[in-house]
Amino acid sequence: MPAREAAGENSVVGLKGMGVREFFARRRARAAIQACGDMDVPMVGLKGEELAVEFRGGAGTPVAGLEKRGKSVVPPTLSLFHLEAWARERRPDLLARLRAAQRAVEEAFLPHEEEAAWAEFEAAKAALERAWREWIMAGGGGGQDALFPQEEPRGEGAKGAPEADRGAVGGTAPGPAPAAPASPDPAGAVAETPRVPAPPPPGGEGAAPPAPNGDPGTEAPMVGLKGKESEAVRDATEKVQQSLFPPEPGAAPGAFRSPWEDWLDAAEVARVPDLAAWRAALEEARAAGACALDTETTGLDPLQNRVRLIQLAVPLYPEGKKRLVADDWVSPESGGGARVYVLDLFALPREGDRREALEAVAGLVADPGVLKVGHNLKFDLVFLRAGLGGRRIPMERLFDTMLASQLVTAGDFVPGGQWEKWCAERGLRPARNDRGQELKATRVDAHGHLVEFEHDNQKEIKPFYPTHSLQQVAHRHLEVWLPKDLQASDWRGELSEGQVRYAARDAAVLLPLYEVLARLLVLNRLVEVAKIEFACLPAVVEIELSGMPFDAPRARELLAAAREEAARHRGELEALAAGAGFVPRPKKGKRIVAGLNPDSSQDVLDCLRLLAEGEGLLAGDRLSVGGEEFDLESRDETLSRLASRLPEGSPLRRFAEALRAYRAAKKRADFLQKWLELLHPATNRLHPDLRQINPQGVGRFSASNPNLQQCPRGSDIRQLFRASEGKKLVVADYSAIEMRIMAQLSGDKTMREAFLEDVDIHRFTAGRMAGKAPEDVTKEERQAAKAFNFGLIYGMQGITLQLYAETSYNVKMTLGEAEAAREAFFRTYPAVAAWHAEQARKGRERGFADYWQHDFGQGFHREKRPWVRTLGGRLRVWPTVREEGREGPYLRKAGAFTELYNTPDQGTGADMVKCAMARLYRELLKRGLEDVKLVATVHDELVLEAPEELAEQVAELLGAAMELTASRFLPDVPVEVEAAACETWAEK
DNA sequence: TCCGCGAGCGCG
DNA sequence: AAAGCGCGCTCGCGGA
Repeated sequence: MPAREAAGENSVVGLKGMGVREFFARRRARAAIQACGDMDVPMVGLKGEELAVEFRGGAGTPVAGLEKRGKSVVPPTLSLFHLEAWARERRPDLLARLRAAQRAVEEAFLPHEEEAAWAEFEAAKAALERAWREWIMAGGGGGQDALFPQEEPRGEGAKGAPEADRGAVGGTAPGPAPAAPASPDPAGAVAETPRVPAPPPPGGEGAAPPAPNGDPGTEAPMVGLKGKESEAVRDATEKVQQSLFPPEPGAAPGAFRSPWEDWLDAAEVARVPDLAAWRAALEEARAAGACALDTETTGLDPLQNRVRLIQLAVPLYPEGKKRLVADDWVSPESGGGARVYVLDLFALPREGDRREALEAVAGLVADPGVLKVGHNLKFDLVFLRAGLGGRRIPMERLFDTMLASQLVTAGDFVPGGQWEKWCAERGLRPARNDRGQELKATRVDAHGHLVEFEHDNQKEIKPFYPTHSLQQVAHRHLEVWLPKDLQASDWRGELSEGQVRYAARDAAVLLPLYEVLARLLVLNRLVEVAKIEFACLPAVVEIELSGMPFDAPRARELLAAAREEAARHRGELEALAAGAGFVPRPKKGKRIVAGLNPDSSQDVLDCLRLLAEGEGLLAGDRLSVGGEEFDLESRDETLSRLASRLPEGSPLRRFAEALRAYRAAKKRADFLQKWLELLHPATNRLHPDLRQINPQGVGRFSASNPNLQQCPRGSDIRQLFRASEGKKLVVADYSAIEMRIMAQLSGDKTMREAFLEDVDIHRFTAGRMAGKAPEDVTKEERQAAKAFNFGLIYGMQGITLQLYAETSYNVKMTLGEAEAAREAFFRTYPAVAAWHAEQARKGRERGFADYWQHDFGQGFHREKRPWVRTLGGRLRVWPTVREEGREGPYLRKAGAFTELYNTPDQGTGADMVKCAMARLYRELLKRGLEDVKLVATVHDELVLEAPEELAEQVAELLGAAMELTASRFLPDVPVEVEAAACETWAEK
């Protein structure tokens, strides 16, 4: 029986005044918590100097591995060490199994994909834990031996609870042992055939609410201990601590210092004097099987700056081990370390040597026999490739700790509404900038270190996402602090000792980080998708380095025209406003301006109101035109509908139309201006930054500076992207890919057959819904169906559908018609409805699954979370929110339910494109097509630039790469790729 | 002057 | 019960 269902008040553990041993306290608490595999993971938090652990279930609840002490409970450790000690005499069989598994894991660890070894290790450990618990239950050893094996000093403090209390420990119900790496849906991994779980009948959705998570009466806020109770607990626990972890001599009391700081300080740093020594270092890395790479460059632009320093960290494993992180997964394994070779390219005597040194690095990067760990490897690889004259180089066995970190956080965030509380519980105080202003998304922890978040203020839920700079990731998992001031320092001139030290630390820290993140990938079943991400790095490097060809002179002409047009419409708007007697409201702290500013929504709304009033259309704070009501807002779709319902000469209509035209021209001008600003002086091309994984964890790329993914369609603007002299753009995209993916995800027979028969899916849908043959479908019906296809598969409702059909496809319908059409859609594709129901289940408590996290305080720990996966195995989880339901409070996912429908589909599309990019890169490399370059990726589209004479051949190659990749993800649905060789991007 | 917020809009 | 999703960029506005 889950402990939380037991009645009683909560048990609270406080370990106060741990000072320098704080992390040990956390570690012990975590070990105890993990021992309670049958409980819901309790909350552990740090409040100032106090460690507070709250267990749902109450003081009367027997909890394995916990001793009762007075009113509170002290968690003794149940570490692997203790388990092993216990098993030595009592269960040598299980111990042998564990040891064997451990060996297998250690040997298999470097090729990070060895999941099987991990599974066996977890299973062996679970078996041991189970046996231990049974033994405890049977009253074995009175509990004491199990907790403090012979090897440990058994001071008085370690004696633990009086005899009478020990029953609480022994009385634990065994419960199911913690399963071997439990994690969401193992079927999601690519290695296995993607399987969609059999969906429940559509009617099942929303039927019975999930069982409430525990008795609401037992819910208590996280508390630290105060007063007498805390004194008693502290004394007792101090003693336990002393006996288990005697203080190191010279440790400053009260000051916290992560053991990894010492580990980093102890890393050997070797300056590399010459090319021969560098080659020897690379050989050492090869022999180790894994290494970490980092570079410092003279600037941030690979096309204008150069690599200055290369740091190569080689692991020094402890005798007989293949790991640097200890079995508790937070502290360093004793006897382990790192050697960091620092090569200063500028110090090499000859220019030829620099080149040779880079070539040697390229050799390492190409070597599939050694794993290369880096943080944001894109940066280093772009410089490496540029440093080698832009030559395409093979890149194998990469492990990017930034991408790994982004993958394992998988869309997790803190909802804006819980932000302050969440921070307070963790002792995160607001940070201020140098002007004393409070920063919203940066906080300061107890040690004065900055914890940075990414805040998205555009979303309804105002999420705060974790960030993934090396500094943040190292702080999160190892609690080391890597100062940033040297990162931005000048790496061009004479280097200080501090700079070299800093550079070396950055590389060394990657080695333990890799181990922790690799395990997180394994536990969360993210290894396959991580392989996709790492494999597509070289293609990303290629895109950033190649850039898009851009016709700047023509762009300047268009910009002038767009500005002129915007000015014209602006004049018209100002005249209309003045004619209606519009006077702008004064803005605080701003100079008073006479006329209307069409960029100010305040001005625009005021003016709309005034004009409507003049025409007698104002009804309260809304507009009423021909019996139809409009919110007073100025979105384009509103203006469009408004204009279409007003008479030709109406000033309001003229204003709406002029505003729409002004905004369109302004937007074009903005794009053109931005692009011209960002045109690269060295290449005369546009080189956007690609972000491979975004905070929501869907998996699509995003681009910035500039974002060419939002380049306008259907105008002359795309024509500006014209292949350079003698070349062509080869453009290929997947057609209707999200519908095809939905057919695979849902397994809908009708939808699948439609694709098998290669019909026009929009026409087909329209025919099915109207009960007609596809050839009888009218143009309007097909247009409407197009709107349905893209909206309904993601959960769009009738009301939105009605609006969307009109504004996007110019199809007018009543709400009733829209709703009827929606129902007809799901009757046509019933499996899609069923799949929706299945996805929705995952947003409710009964559909939650284990999600593993890691930080220095708690080590590995898991929570039940709402989740979905793509067909590539990519995971997205959500935070939970407690919501009042009709039958009591229960947990559900934060944010919109429709995300559950969209993510597997959109994310699978991303998996496919990334795979195709990786595959294409290898193919181009293999064929030696050096003049063919990947230049853009836009969600379902890839763009290459190729010499004219090769264009047709390349189009075929590209199409094949994309199709082959897609068939791996969508075994049951055919995929169509349209590939063409064009002069400009506009021709597609 | 900087920061945060909100509206609005380009793409898939 | 209610519900398209995912991005980046620009501008105005108010507060410190």
